[in-house]
Amino acid sequence: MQEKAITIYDLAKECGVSPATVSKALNDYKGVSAKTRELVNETAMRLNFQANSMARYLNTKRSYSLGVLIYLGNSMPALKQTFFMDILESFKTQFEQNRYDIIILSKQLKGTHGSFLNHCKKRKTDGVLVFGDYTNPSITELIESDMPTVGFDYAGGKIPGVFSNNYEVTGELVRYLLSLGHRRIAFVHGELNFITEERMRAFSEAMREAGADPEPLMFEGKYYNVDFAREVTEKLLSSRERPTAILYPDDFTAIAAMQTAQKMGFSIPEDLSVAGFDGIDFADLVYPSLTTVKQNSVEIGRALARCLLNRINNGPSTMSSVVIKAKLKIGGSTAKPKAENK
Amino acid sequence: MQEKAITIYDLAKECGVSPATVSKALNDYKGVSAKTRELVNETAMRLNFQANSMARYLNTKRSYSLGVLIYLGNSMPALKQTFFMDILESFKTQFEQNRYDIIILSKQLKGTHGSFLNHCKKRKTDGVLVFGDYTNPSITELIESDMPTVGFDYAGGKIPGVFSNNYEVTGELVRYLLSLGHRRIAFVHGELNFITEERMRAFSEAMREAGADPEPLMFEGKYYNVDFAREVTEKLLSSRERPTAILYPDDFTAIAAMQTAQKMGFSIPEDLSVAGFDGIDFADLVYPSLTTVKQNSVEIGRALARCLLNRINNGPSTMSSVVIKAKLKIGGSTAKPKAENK
DNA sequence: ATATTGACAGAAAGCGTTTTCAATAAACCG
DNA sequence: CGGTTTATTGAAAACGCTTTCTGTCAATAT
Repeated sequence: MQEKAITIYDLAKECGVSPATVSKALNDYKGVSAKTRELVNETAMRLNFQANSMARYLNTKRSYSLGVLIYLGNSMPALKQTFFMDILESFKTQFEQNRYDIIILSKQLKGTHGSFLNHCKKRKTDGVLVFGDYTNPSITELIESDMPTVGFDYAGGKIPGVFSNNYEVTGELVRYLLSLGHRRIAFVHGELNFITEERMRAFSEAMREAGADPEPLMFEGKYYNVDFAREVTEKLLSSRERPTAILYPDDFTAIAAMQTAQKMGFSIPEDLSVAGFDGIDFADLVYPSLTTVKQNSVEIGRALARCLLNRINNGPSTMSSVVIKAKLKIGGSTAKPKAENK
Repeated sequence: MQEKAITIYDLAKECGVSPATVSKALNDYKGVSAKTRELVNETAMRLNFQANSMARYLNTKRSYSLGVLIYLGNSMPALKQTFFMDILESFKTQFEQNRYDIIILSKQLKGTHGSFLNHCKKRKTDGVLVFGDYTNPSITELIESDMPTVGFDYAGGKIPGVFSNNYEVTGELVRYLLSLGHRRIAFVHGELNFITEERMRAFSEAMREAGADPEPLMFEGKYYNVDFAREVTEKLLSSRERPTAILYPDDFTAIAAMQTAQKMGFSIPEDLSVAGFDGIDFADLVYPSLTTVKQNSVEIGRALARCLLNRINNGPSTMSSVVIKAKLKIGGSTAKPKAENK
């Protein structure tokens, strides 16, 4: 069906040397004369030779492929996570030079469909990048295995993790809102984990410092869960002592919440200030543009790539976390609260 | 570094049979007794054996991996194309059962970084799914090769293509706007290709049928190019005879254009109706929600998967196009034009 | 009882590389 | 010039699987 690919043997015959020599020439090994090296490379170019990466793996034990694993539960389509995709884009770019390729590992986890770790083993990935729910058993298994792995927003210490300085920048966001005059600020946060807790702590402390009581204004939400965000928003805005500003766990939910509020007749930012986290492209496209904590997806992707490459090449010794600075990005969705609301 | 993986030889020893028998047992071949088959499978399970897909490829010439290629020019990050990701998600799900995996092939095409086809050859993909610019030489090369390939929005006849019934549904959209009372409807369309032309034709005909002159109201835009969309929008809204409704080539640009209009002081849909194409999730999250042509990404992904699988298994004989029905989805961004604008 | 079939098992070759090791030729040294 | 090092090459094994082909043995037919 497929044209027969040309092999190292074809090259050898064409050049009048042995396959061994061809291999050495192509891989820039020592022990092959400049003349033959050039001949081989030139012939390889001429015949458009593409080394069989599978056969190569068998010897080298390096597949030059990486798995990426996005898992937020079976109901959350992996590839729709635009923020993760932004990071992945940067991650991928880093690895392009090193001839690594990326395999999408994410899948529905129903039945005994095989664990993520087994999937990696089968595909012989050199390493894995994980986004998602670190409490999931299949992800835990992976993290605890000897498969080189890095995680975004992971801080469990078993693998290198990269995350933003959530504590600082969340504080910055809250203080900014306070400085505008907001006092009743609600925080709809995501599922509890290290990142969420950092943000909650920052929120609490900033509010307390300003003399406001944060406790009644924290609400458990779910990352990227639009329905949930809408529900909470409706409830909050219907309550008698409604907040003048609401933070959401991510831009996705924040944008949905804006719509909900607007549908209810509130205008943004006059009647309600809204802010999100992440800083996806869409935050800039909606009206009013969303105030958000812009995480530096490019740097995060780079850091993840660096950590993983290091882990692959140098073994598990260097197991650090990297913190990337996020930036408060003020859009049109936040403003001084109206006098009557104060 | 990595724990040594267990092989078919380990299984053979453990079971007291030959490697050949193990292979046969695991692959459900004839010629192995029920007893040994069971023993082997049970032992494989117990030792958590994962067959080396690389070694397997060497014999079978089936890598069970597919490439996905998203290329819209070097300035457009591949993984940010949310609509494509929606389709890819569905495509991927289809192939999950068949133990196929997906490799991200998209990359920057600078210098002699190797063509897409060579990349496929190196990775031994069984097939490729293409999104993007079919005029690109590297994509053309791929399409004309013997690599099994399918394309979304491709209609060149060299590979199977899947696309929506753009002509019909665009007509529907335009007629809907006409029925609301709009007469000055502008169409900012994407780069010229089969799909764009279908839409333009539908627009022209619907407008002409209604007695409107479509010619001066067609504007060349670029798919997914937000800056461009903003620029055109500003120009259109500043003109004396400004349109009461504008269509954009996709939801991304439509949403950005809404913001631009709103920033200029127009309210939507009162002063301007806006519509997009694709039907991404975000179209539903903005305010007002976007009227759009919702392409059925799930069905599109399925059709692409079916075509590709067919092409892989049965060779290039069956080279058809599949048309998937899109649906007009009316949101809050379109309404009757204000009387003064009529 | 013998001949014939069929089911099962294993030996061995092959897939396309890399890598080790031995062999050869060339260069160097005293 | 003999002996020793050095550069270059290729033969062959190895990687982990599949697949063909041969052999064995029991079951069936004659």
